[in-house]
Parts: sequence; C-alpha cells; structure tokens
Amino acid sequence: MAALGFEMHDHAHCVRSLLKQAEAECKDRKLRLTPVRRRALEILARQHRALSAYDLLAVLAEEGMGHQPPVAYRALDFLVKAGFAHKIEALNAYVACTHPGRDHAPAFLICRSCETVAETNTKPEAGRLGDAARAAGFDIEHTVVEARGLCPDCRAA
Amino acid sequence: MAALGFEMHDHAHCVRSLLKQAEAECKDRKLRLTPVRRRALEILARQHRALSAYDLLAVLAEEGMGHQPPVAYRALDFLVKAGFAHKIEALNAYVACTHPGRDHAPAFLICRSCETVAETNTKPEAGRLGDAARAAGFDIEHTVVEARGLCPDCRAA
DNA sequence: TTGCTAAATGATATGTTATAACATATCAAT
DNA sequence: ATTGATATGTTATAACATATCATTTAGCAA
Repeated sequence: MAALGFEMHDHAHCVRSLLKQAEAECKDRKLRLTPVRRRALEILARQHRALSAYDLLAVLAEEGMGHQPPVAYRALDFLVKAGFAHKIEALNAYVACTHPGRDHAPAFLICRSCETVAETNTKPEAGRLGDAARAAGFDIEHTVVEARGLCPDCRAA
Repeated sequence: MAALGFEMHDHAHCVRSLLKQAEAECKDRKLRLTPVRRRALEILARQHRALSAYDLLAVLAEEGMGHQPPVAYRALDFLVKAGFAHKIEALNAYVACTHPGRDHAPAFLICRSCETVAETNTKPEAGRLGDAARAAGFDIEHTVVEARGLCPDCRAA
C-alpha cells in the first residue's frame, strides 16, 4: 500500500469519488451526511493538507454555514467517527481520509515544508509497538502514527 | 525492549536515577539544568503519567517557582529538546523520558483508564511506515507513535 | 575584578484549540 | 399531532501555547 498525496492525480475526480463513497456509506450505515457535514468533508478533501478546525470554520462561515466553533467541531467529530476524516495529532488539524472503506489503522507522512499529508496504513499488531504491547499485556484500541519530514518534491527543491 | 511503567518498581530510586542521568548528561553537553528545569523534570518523573503544562505549572507555582505559563513551557521545551521528556501529542501533555541516553524514537502505550504512560521504542526505518516512506521518497525526521488502550491492571479490573 | 555577552527568567498580553451548556429546529416513527 | 432522537444555533469559557520586552544571572575574557 503506497502513500497517497505526493503524486499528481486528477484531483477533482479524487474529491468526487471521496464524496460519493461517503454518501454511499452513510446510506448503508444510516448516518446522516447533512449539508454542513458534506461541505466540511468536501473542504477537507479539496486539499491533501490538514486544516485546523478554525480554518475549516472560516470557509464554512464564508458560505453562511455557521460561524461558531462548535459547528466545525461537530462536523469534524462526525467525520472522524464515521471514518471519513482523521485528526493529525501532531498538528491539531484534520484531513480527509484517502483510504475510504472499512476499518483501518492509518499512518501519516507529513511534509514540514509544503505541509502535504499523505495517508498510508499500519498493522498495529505487527512491529515493535505490537511486540511491546504483547509483552506488557497491553490491549491496543487505537494508534497514532505520524511521521514528519520532507516530501520528495521539497527535498528536490 | 520491554515497556516500562506498568510494573511495580522502586519508584524513588527510579526518580533519583533519572535525575542523576540528567545531571550527568547536562554536564557532558554543557546544558544548564537550572532549578526550575530540574524541579520540572522531578515533577514529571514522579509519576508514570503525562502532565499538561498547566498541571506542571500548578505544582511549580505551589513551590514558588513561577506562576505564568511561559515558565512551564520553557522548562518543558528545554527538557524535550534535551531528550529528558517527551510530548504525548494525543494528550497535549508531557512525560519524563524513561529511556535515557541519546537519540531514540520513542513510542508510547497509554492506558485510557488509569492514564499510565509506558515508553518503549521503535525503529522508524523498519515496518510499514518505513516502507511507505521509502516508496514515496519521503525523508522521515521525526515520528509520533502512540497507542491508546487498556493496561494489564485495568483489563483485570 | 570588571565589564561584556548570551542565556535564562519575570511579566504582560495575546493567540489558538476545544468544549460546556442550553435553546431551537428538524427528522422519523408512530 | 405527539413524541423521541438527532442536529444546529448561540453564548460563554476552558484548556493549551506563544510573542514580546524588560530584567537578571552565569560564564567568561580582558
């Protein structure tokens, strides 16, 4: 599974398909992709970068969809719980999920220069963390795996 | 390398040895372990839990070592840069490093019930994250690896 | 020992991220 | 139509973090 986000691609298509997937999944799971939530996802999806809740709020506000922090946080909360977005803990910011569908343990490559965020995934059970957890008798419920560094383009420049 | 923090141990000794190591290393590296910094490290080290900057500040303040946020943040900044403490991104909080010595890529097991934090370490180059980074041509400079879940004691209870 | 410099501290203010609390609106199933 | 559940609007505040500038202290060279 390669990382997404550092390569050129048909971005409009990428956004559309993300939205479509979300719609389909909401229908399936009887979740309500309301206008604010839909728009929030679209805003996140438009860029392979993390937006702070307040960045998102500013855009929503421009479009008359709510001016108060809870508007953004509720939408983000929904998207994250539904698996359509992830929080980047190291940035206190949020990205659209680019590996839609089923359960996954995401991991992120975050460029410190252009701030592009690429999502890939991990197997929490495997590797050193899994070993340590097993050795300690610790039951892992959720993992945060984030790498900061330089993406190929920024290294070149 | 096993995780530390979920087992009984001579904690007073654990703190003393941490402080000793920090002192020695500061001498070596010509860093200044000033009273506030030393006390901050001691406060963190006393518990295998993460403290917020404001938690730390409250304790420092009780002891007359400064009442304003920058006091805590400066001390934490020093300790983190020196490698004597780590920030837990998922908690916006800080723990004393229990794997003293230079350069390491720490990983944490965080109990959601008792909030104990155990430190272990990873090899960023290895595993799925390393694979994804290599595949993408991404140069990793720093990693955040944190697992939330239940520690053995809390599972038993 | 004095005076210089860099580092550390003190102090005020402000910026940023996140949630509590309560009122209102909308939906969806009787 | 009434009810119960979910979503939104709105105000206020909690929690986390940094900028800035004045002052003090430590380390060191003349």
